[in-house]
Amino acid sequence: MRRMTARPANAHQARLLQLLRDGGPNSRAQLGDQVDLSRSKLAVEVDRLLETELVVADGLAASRGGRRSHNIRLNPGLRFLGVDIGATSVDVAVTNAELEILGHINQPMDVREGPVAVFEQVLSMAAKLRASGLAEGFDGAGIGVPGPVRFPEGVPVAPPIMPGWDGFPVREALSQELGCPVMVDNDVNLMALGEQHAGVARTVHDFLVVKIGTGIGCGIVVGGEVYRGTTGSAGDIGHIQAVPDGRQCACGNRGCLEAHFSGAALARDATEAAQQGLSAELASRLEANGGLSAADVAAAAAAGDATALELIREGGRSTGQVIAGLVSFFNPGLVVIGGGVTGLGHNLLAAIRTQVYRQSLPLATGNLPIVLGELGPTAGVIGAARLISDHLFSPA
Amino acid sequence: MRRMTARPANAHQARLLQLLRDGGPNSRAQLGDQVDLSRSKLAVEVDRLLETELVVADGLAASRGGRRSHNIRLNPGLRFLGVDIGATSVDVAVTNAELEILGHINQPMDVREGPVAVFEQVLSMAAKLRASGLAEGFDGAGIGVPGPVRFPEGVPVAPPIMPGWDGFPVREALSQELGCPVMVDNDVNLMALGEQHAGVARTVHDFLVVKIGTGIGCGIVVGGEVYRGTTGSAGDIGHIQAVPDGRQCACGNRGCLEAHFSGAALARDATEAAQQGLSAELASRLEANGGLSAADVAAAAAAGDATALELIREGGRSTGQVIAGLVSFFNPGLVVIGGGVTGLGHNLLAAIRTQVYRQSLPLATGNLPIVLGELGPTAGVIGAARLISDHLFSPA
DNA sequence: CCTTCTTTGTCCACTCAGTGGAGAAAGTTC
DNA sequence: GAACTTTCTCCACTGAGTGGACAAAGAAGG
Repeated sequence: MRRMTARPANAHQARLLQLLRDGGPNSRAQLGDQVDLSRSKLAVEVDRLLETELVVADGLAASRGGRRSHNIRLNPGLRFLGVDIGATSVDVAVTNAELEILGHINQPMDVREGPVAVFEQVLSMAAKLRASGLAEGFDGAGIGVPGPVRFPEGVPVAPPIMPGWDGFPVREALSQELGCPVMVDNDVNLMALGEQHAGVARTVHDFLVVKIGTGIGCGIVVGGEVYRGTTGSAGDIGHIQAVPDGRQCACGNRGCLEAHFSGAALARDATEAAQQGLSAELASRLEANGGLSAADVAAAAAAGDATALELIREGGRSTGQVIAGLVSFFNPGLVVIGGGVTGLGHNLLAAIRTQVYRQSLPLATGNLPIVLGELGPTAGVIGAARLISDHLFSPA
Repeated sequence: MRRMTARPANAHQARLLQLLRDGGPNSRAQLGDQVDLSRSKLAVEVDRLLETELVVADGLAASRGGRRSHNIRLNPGLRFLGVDIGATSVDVAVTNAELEILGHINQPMDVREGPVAVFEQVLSMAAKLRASGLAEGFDGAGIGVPGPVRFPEGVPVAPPIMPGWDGFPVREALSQELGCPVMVDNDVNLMALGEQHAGVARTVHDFLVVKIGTGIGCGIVVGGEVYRGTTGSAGDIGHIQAVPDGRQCACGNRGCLEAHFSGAALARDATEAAQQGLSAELASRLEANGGLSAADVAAAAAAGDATALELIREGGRSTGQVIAGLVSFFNPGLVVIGGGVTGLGHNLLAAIRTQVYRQSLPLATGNLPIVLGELGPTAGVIGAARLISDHLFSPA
């Protein structure tokens, strides 16, 4: 299939495309209800969109009584590629223009192997998805990387956990390889976009998404838009001090949140506890697998292991401590907890909630939900697709 | 003089008014350079503004070679009232439409006396300014109060240091008394607006203003707009934990920033030190005045008193500790320190800077100026005038 | 001093987005 | 089958905005 290159010619068309993306197929009349344009003008703009083949006619709409109306929908052949590069694995997914996931692959991988090796793998995963008949090509791609990004250029800047990526022209390189427009962002920001598009944050305008994976990061949404900060490092909360004079952190300081609680820190603490004979449960898992991960701790806690539970609670306390500060400062309408450690589930959530509700003032916490993300591992790729679709569905 | 009631009829007129406010008198041609409208259209809109008397013709403009052109300026009879209600004093000022301060009064006062008593005083101060011939009436007023505000309604919500104000319809009451439109906001937000309009933050889009007065608060500006949070309590950083298991705070927790450093805390610590005989300098001042304030500590430090210096340094460390967290999270392009304690000057600033630069990551601090506010006690009233002018100079 | 060039302001015909009413087509309801 | 609704199309009309022509009023240069 020939790839779409058209872009909406004006704000009306952009608005219509976004409505069709978020609300699915609609009749002209239904679109008119949402868009505050005269029927005549609407018809003109829809006709122009039909000419560009960005949207197509699609059978009859459900009758609301009266003359039957034809549905309009985004071209069902449009395909977006969502890529979520984590510290230790990659997610690649194909979506249609309505951002529904048509296919999704996850593979372990180490970002530290550098951009060239990683992109080779990403491209082969994309090729696999294409080969399985889900897409003949891509109309756009969104990429998430685990570090700060200079957003307009799509270039990672000084990423601590991914040396070798600093300044690598991710956007340009991938755009060339894939032959389609590409947008690059921090993985946490994409998770926020994902939860906003299809998850728990659909109705909230100002919220935070705290992602606890190998590291810890925070996505900030202000007025419905992702806030990235002056140099693209906004939300970098892993190195906020959670425990004064606490553990030595790789960044050179002591007591950073990330040093006390994250996938990596949790695994290390669990291993230590097992070796010290504090937990038979953890020790047996350590012996069985030759190592421990956050998932092992979750399983041990679920089995009632007191040490594992205490590790989770302690981590929740540290995290809650930091989040409490952010809540006082930012006064969000919602806090979403996500990332690899969501397997720790409600034990973690309860510890965080306790700490936040205790430490922040009632005006900020009064009506503040703190919840787990709804989308799990798909949040990132959905957010990536959303990122590129926002770009393509806006006036050129 | 008859008060102006007109509002710009469209976005073009609003834009023109804002240009004239921020750039002073301008010829039609100069306006045309900034506004991307055809000369014809511009002339039409300017003529309409002249009809409303919001702007007036004002002599000849400086020649740029060619036919001489007439200047356009905002009506010089327009007057805004800026009111900044602090915990222990009130500032009231009159400005013209270009937000230049024409008269400014400061009076001590205790907010805890409640809204009725305070407004009586504010109104009498406004009357005094009017009587001195600076204004015959006001075209709009901006009010800052030291606590969270539900912004759209202009009503304080659950303000900790001003009991009796909760839910008081400040905006409506003052609008009735003054007979002009009124907008209400948190005093720290107004300080941020002031520094943005006429101070150090003129060219920055994302920045923080930390006001250290009787309490501690933070103004947040995102993309040039003040961010107020979901319930209007954004920036309420006084109760973020700065010292674990630290001092008991009035809010019920321990170690809040405000309990360790603020005008009130500093005065208390200084008194304690004087009584314990740690500082002859402070002790003599205590005896002379019967009490100590932040200004006394500043003076003692300037005189070389080691105890006073250490108090300031210690406070700067606590504050810097919290600001470091905010910088990591928010990645601002500028941090402004202001409020009553700016008298502490560079000793304080140095302590804050040291702490922030040490604790936050290089990407966030790399090019981050941390500076004192430029406007001092006028920042609040200028911000107040700016608030109401933004409201009045936008399409109705 | 006069010519030439530039800047500024005014006028006017023209374009184009957008409106809203009339009417046709195609349903539902009773 | 009559009456009412909903949807879609057509079309004359409005009004914002453009850009070119022209006039007015200065500066620069010989």
